[in-house]
Amino acid sequence: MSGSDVRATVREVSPDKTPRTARGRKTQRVLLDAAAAEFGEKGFHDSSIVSITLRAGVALGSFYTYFESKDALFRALVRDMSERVRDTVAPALASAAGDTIGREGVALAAFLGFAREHKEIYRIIDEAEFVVPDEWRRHYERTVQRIVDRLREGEARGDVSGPIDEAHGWAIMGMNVFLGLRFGVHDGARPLEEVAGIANALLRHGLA
Amino acid sequence: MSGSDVRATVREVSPDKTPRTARGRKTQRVLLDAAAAEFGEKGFHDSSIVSITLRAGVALGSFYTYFESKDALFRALVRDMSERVRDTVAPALASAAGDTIGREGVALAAFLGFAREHKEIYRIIDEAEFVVPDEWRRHYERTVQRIVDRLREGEARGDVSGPIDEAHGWAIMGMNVFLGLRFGVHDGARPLEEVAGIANALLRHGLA
DNA sequence: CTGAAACATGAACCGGGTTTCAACTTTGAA
DNA sequence: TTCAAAGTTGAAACCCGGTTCATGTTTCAG
Repeated sequence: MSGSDVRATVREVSPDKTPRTARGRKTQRVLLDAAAAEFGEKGFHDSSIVSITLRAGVALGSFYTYFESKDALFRALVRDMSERVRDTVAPALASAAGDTIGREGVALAAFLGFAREHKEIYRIIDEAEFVVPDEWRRHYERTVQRIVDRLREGEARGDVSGPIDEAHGWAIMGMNVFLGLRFGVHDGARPLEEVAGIANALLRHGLA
Repeated sequence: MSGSDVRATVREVSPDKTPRTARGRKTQRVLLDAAAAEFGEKGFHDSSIVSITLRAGVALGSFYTYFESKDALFRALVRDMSERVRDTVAPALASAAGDTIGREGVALAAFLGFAREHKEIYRIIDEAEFVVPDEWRRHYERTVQRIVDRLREGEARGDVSGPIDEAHGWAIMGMNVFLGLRFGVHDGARPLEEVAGIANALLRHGLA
């Protein structure tokens, strides 16, 4: 992170795969995009490096210039996707008015839209549970943390009746994830505002 | 289902793998149990027929006397697990007092306990999303249906404020699934009643 | 312009796993 | 008791895909 000293030291241990040329960066990018498409379509197991390099229009051997292994590639992809989800929800949330719970509905709507538009990304993150569990956990723990932070903020503001627990975060995230799967990925037709509205009403008043 | 005529007809098309002897039924059972353990430990991809037959103490070739393929075995297993979950929650629900929402909390508690006790089963169903999607879907659609039915019953009784939508079912199931993953499978220490209580309060009154 | 480092290539290595098969043993109905 | 069907066996056919490597090409700093 700081200087060339560190990088050099690391390189001695195991050769760094970071591209050093414009050409290299381009090839790596092409491979990542091809991989996203391949994994999204076929899943981890049925995807192959051969097929990915074919899609990318790159020689098989070149893959190993930029990635340690198939697993390492998948890990990099999950990280990338996780950031993309976050970067889609965050701006929607930033420009949203309303109270804490209403804003949570905005976040859900943004997520549902994202799921509908990027079904492949959704699938990649799910499969990470088995392929790269630590990366999967990292993704969901951060998501939960963000939800809990927002709710606690609302609690301080008097919007939300506390005390807010970690379990609230997991419950709400689980809700969102399964709604995204059902009405974002599988269904694709039902108005997302409708779904988000139902979930938000549940979150606000409960069912009693 | 009715007679030997039908079975014979089917057999002509593709040989039936159903055991016809006591010995055969026993061998198939042993294979299924070994498979459950293996898939639970290693996941679908890292599990192998060789290893499963080794665990079962059965020759490799015998596997194909009872199962079409590795996929077919996994499918049979998912079906089995799905039924086990249902058969754990149902009796708890049957003997529970309280209003509709309170009973939903009982169902969640039962499910959390099940998840904590059978981590391997939990994993098998999750991975089915990618290995045997239709079986996975069947499992979750039935689970949602049961939730929705219960809520609609409560609605008719005046326990629950309607109208109840399919989305409610998916939201609640998502909640339950992720709470099971976090506090059943991953955590293992936190009192499950506490978690179920938090979720149930959320379900009853919301967060406003 | 030059040469060392970065990059590209794809055949071949390699281990692994699923599935088949022909020979053999056990079962159970007649 | 008998024998056809059911079940058992494990070696080997078969296939596949991740990874390596020696060789050739391109880049870019000096």
